[in-house]
Amino acid sequence: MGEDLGKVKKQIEELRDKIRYHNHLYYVLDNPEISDYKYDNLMNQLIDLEAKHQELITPDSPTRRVGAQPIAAFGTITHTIPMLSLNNSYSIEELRTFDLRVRRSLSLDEVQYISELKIDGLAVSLIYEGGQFVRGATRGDGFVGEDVTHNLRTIRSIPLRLSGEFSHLDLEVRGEVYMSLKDFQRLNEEKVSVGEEPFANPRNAAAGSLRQLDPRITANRRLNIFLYGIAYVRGKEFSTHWEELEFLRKAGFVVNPESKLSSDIKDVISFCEHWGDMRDRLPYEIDGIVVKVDSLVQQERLGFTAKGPRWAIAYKFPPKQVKTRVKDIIIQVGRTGALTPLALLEPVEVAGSIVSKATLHNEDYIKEKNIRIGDMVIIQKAGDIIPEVVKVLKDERQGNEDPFKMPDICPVCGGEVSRSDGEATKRCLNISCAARLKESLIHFASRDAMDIEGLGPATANQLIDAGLIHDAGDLYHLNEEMLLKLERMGDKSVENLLKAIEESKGRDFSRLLIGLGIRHVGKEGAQLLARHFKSIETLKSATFEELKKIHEIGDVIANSIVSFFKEERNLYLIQKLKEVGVKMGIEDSTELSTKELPFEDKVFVLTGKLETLTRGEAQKRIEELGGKVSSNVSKKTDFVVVGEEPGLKYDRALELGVTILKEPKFLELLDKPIEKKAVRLSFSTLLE
DNA sequence: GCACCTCGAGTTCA
DNA sequence: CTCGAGGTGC
Repeated sequence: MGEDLGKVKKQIEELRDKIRYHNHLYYVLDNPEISDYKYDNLMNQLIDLEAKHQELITPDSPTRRVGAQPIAAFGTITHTIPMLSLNNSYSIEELRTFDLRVRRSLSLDEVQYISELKIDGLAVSLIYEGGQFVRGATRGDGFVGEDVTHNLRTIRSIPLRLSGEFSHLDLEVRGEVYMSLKDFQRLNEEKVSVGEEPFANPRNAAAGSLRQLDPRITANRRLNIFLYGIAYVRGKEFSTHWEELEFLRKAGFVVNPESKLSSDIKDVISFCEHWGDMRDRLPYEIDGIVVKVDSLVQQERLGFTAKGPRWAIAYKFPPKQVKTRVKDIIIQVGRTGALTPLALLEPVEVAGSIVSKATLHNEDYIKEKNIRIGDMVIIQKAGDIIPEVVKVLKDERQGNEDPFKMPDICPVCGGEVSRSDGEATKRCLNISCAARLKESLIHFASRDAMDIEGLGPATANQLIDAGLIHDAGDLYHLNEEMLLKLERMGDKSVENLLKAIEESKGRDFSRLLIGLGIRHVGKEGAQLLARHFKSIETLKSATFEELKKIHEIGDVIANSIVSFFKEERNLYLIQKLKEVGVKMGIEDSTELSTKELPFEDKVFVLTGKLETLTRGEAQKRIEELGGKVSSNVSKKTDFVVVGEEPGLKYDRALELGVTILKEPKFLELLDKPIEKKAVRLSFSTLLE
């Protein structure tokens, strides 16, 4: 009996190896001779055997790719190293500027670049522990993504287990999940044949497939992946990006074969131009070229900005352009009173979606492009998302097109409109303008502000039109009876909305500040103010001079804050909010969200005298940012901050190889929110 | 006074 | 995502 089992085990192992080899040929070597039929055949044999001998099923068996049950919802995964996005460039000229900046910063005449095709899919991160694929996540906002492990397992080009010398490794790699044009067409034909809406483009199809709760659906969608980067490989060091790509290939991942190493920007540019012409011949869609500095040492020296690495840039191909007609131009009034002209267009399809509107920004923009109502225009999607009018086809004018004139009064309230010096926008000055109130309310409830779920533009409109509320303060006096009268408001939505409103009372102080809508005070500014003033009372009584003392706050912002608190209407609103129990200050130290805690769980030791801060202040700042200060250097210490005349702790830090921060660098980390993300990055790398 | 970098505000569609 | 404007540092 035992012998039989051994035999079956061997048989199963053989089948698994054959299937893996098949996958390798199909995906890695892209061999067209490989048939799906043979794959299915092998898989079926394996499934049968495993069904009979369930004790022999291992987590890396190819059958496990499809075995998972549907899940109820996606979990989230915090990336150990953030998945930052890249700066974009839309012209060859910008590539040259990029090159100049890189070489100037490095003080080098020559820099090696790697150019890679930019696959139009969605970025994911794959985590392996002990050579096993254990978790995978989408990019999300770069810091926290969705756990899509169950769906990634169905992608046959993702090895469930690394083989040979890699079989024990812990690593995290980054790649782009995409759907080939062939599979995209096949999928859409299928969808249409069963009466469903087809996907607009392969990227949407890939994204939609990866976000399926049921992995069996994903498995049928034939997703694919190219790996292009390494977050870390425990115990391994690389010196160039090219080496990283080589490693990925050897470890069994699929790396795009078209990457190219160049020793000057001219070569990079011709690579971009070449693929700009040839992109249609590829079996998958690309939307540009990613250019990276090859040397990792140089990458580190260049560092990051808030937007992304300074050592890489994405060259985007010119977007698809489409012709349509401007049916009309209307005016929208924003919460700050800004009058924004909006072109209503004859609906057309552009890059996978139907476009019927495009912003015209302001009157100068219209004048400069000479846009008239009735004109035929060329439109495109900037960054593949936001429609914009590129130019007017003047040759096609019939003579009956109307020039557009910005109104001299507010189209909503009829109030006075003005355009102050140097400003591009005209604004309605009436602080009680219905449009402004409405927009302010929407802003108050929005995600970055008080985050009241269920209170979007539509509901806000209903509430105001029904006369139920006049400002944000009234929200907190709504009750069931009032809401049930509204259209499309059932028991459930009323209950949810009231609950959401109630919950918003306890939102962080900074969110309230965003919600109030003080001009020039957004997310960052509000957090800055909340940290400095701690309560609405202290902020209200702050003088222009006090405000200006704060780093990042200049004349304009200080002025705007002071005048906000002089306005009767605003004081009244604050009063009302306070009365109903909305939180008006920082009450405890938990207010800083994880995003602002770049020093979380990091242990600092201070030694020597600092020039700009006292010990106490430095300690306070570190703790505010989530770090701990300890008095002795040990293996657990992450950073030693060194001032003038450092003591023995400095020697001990050198001994233990703890990272040493001199004062200027330390201050930079404390002060510059931008650098914080980069700090997180180096933390994680240091942990390895 | 200029160059550079951030942030705020407005925006579209599925 | 982009534009414009604010703030800072050279």
